[in-house]
Amino acid sequence: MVPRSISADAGPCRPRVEGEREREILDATLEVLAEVGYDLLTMDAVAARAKASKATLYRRWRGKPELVVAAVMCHHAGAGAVPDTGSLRGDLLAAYCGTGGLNDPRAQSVLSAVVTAMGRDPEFAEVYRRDFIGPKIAVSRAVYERARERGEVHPDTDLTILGPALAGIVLHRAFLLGEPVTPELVGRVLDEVILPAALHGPLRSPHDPADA
Amino acid sequence: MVPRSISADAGPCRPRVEGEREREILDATLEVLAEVGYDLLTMDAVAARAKASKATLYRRWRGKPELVVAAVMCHHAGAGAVPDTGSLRGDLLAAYCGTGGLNDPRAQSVLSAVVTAMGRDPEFAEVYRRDFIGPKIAVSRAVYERARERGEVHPDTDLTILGPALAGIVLHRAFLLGEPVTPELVGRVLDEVILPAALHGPLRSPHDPADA
Amino acid sequence: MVPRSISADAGPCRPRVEGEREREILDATLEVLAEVGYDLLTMDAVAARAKASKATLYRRWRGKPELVVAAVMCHHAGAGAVPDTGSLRGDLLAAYCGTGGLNDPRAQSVLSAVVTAMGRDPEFAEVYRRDFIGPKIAVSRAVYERARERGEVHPDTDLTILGPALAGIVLHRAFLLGEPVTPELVGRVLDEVILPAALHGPLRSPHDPADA
Amino acid sequence: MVPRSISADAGPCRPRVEGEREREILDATLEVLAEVGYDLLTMDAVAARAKASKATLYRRWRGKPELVVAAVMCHHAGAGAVPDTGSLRGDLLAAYCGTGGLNDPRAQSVLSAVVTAMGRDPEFAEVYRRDFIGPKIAVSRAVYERARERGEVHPDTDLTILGPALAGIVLHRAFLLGEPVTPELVGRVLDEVILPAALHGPLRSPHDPADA
DNA sequence: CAATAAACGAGACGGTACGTCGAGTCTTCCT
DNA sequence: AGGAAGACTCGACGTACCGTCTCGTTTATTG
Repeated sequence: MVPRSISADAGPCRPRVEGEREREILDATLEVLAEVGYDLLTMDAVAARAKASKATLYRRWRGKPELVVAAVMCHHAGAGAVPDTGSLRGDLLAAYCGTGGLNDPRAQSVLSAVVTAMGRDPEFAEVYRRDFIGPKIAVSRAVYERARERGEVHPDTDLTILGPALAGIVLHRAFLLGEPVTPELVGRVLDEVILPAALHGPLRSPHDPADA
Repeated sequence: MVPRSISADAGPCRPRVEGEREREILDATLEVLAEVGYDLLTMDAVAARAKASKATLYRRWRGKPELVVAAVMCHHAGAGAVPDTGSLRGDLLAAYCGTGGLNDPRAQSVLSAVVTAMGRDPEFAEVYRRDFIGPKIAVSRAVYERARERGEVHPDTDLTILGPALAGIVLHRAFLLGEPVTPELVGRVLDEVILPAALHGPLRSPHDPADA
Repeated sequence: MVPRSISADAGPCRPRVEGEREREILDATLEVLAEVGYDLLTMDAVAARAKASKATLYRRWRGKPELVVAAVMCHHAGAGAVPDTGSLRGDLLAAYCGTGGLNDPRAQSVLSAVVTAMGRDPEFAEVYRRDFIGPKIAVSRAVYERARERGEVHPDTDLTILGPALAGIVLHRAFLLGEPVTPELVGRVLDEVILPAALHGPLRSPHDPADA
Repeated sequence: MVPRSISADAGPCRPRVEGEREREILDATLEVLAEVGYDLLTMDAVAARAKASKATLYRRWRGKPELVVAAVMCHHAGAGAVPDTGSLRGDLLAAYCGTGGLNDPRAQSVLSAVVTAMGRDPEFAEVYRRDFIGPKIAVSRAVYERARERGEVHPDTDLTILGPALAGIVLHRAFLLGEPVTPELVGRVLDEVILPAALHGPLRSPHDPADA
């Protein structure tokens, strides 16, 4: 008898497909996360949902924050494609309102998890910044660089500052001001802040004491 | 005449000055918060530090997030003064790097508390937005309005968008990118994003379907 | 001197008849006791029922056990009348099945209170034995003495042993064996144990150095 | 190779021997009980003493009374041996003054626990009567039956009444009258009450309409 | 192809914080 | 002046969750 695998028998036992099982657990994590939110998510609940044992969870992940973030990162994997709509405005709108955008109802839970976990565990923070935020930043950077080549971004603009600005403004409005993230909102932020700043470039001699 | 005991010493037992005890508890909360951070702060520890009973804590606050945020709000009360340094750049730098700024080591803990609690409890979120964020926004708004009168902000600029932008960018860098909030960083954000956007105003006909 | 007293005006406010208020509180105690039992009786509940403050309760009684027992003793006051039905059997039946008998539904709660309190507080135990059990024993003793004069009790019988025996047997059946205390049961105990022992007297000098 | 366990090391961690750990907890319970008494015994103290968590205690027992009584029952298990000294007097003396007798200093605490718990929880009362009191009664019954065969107990005697009588009398003296349970006292109760009643049998047809 | 070692599901466990509740003390307010 | 009202400290309660552990089974690897 086949131990199991693809075949749709849904057999009672199917251990060790190495990455397959892991994916199932992460999916279960996302389900629970979506249902009750980060704070009320328990390892027991995830274990039960995934028909896994808690030992298995702790064997693979350090704890709840790591599990949750791994689930989210897994879910957002492949979201790193650069849109390229032909304009900076279109690219950024696409990047912030597409799949895995901030209007996902789970995003609130997930960002809470991330902020909390990062504050608690610097090592985790480093990993998360490297593996999740880093790629996002890189995508954003590529979009801006491309726009600069088209002349939409001023040559003097410091992209290490402007690049993450849109994310910061939008996340702030979403989480602290409580506004839903709609394409309209993102568009207004682009028109009012990001695009003017990109187009006109920084103020002359910024933060430099020696200027005229 | 003193209503209580002998000497007016405010001795070992001083119940019910109504707001006095509450302030002591909130101070104790801040002490514990500063020592161990939000996640490791326990209600028992606060009660012990304040020489209060847990019942008293729960009589006044709904739980740990509310207590912590109340403590922080109490501590930051009166931070609503408008700086007025004569320029928008100076005002904003003063507002974001002065007392209660983001470089406070407790800020990370507190923001975790706030984001978590807001995600969990919409009622709390509303109260927090009204009583804590609202005044901050108002102060910021006043600074921008004043700058607009001086000609530093374009007449067409939508301050509901630009106003909270600086906070968003800075908080994002602090909490997600892990950068310390220094006056230099705030200055660069001002020069690269906020001030250019304010000076030049929004792109023509933003978010308006009817344009050329 | 009494500040006031007797007059039956039942005026709106009549504090301090000294023993009057106390009686009201004890009545309230009995009401609560009957409703929820000893363990679930709280001082707050008694205070609320009696429209008294907890401070008043603690001013007069040491704590919950004392209050409850005082209430019971107050309620049973005057139950010390000797029945005198003409026979030992009738006297004892009357004594154990009359008012304040063991078939009172509150008796279980009260005895729990008493046993618990006596085990915890030797001082209370002494007071209770002196003021409540003592009189009961005295009444019982009088009944047996009277019966001895009628020839129903053997001259050699030690009433310090036989006197409390009936109470012990009946209470044991009620509380540990869980049987209801009916006149039939008491009658059977009398016929099977108490009366034969009383009639025939003790075994001849067992292990007793001095015997006839 | 053995993964662990079996080897007689009795190592630091030995969960799940099913009844072994339970016994340890019950022993710890008895220790605490003996030290501070029933009322001052706390679940936390037992947990600490047994190096168990409170959750474990509550997983196995419903609450404090059940735990305490289980501990006592466990401790007295096997005390059901019938003495057989050759005489009813000797048997009963042995039964009431031997191991687990009433002169155990813990007995007071334990009986308080039992009476309280029985009054509070009828289900517990039933279990306790069945599993603890029942066997005691059975032993007592056997002693009396054996004595009846030797002619020490009158054929008409109702052992359902006489059987539990000694326990009732002795417990009453111990708990309500506050006397220590000494062999002398038990002997006097036997000579004054139990043995005469057993020897002479019940009064002829008491309160029974149909008799000669 | 059996034997072995690893990984698994299940879930009990020790530990800790939670939020509630009652006891007993205290002060203030009211009459 | 003295009692009602009720807030307060203290501490036990019973629950929930975390992260670790052991148990017995199942799976993949090896001799």
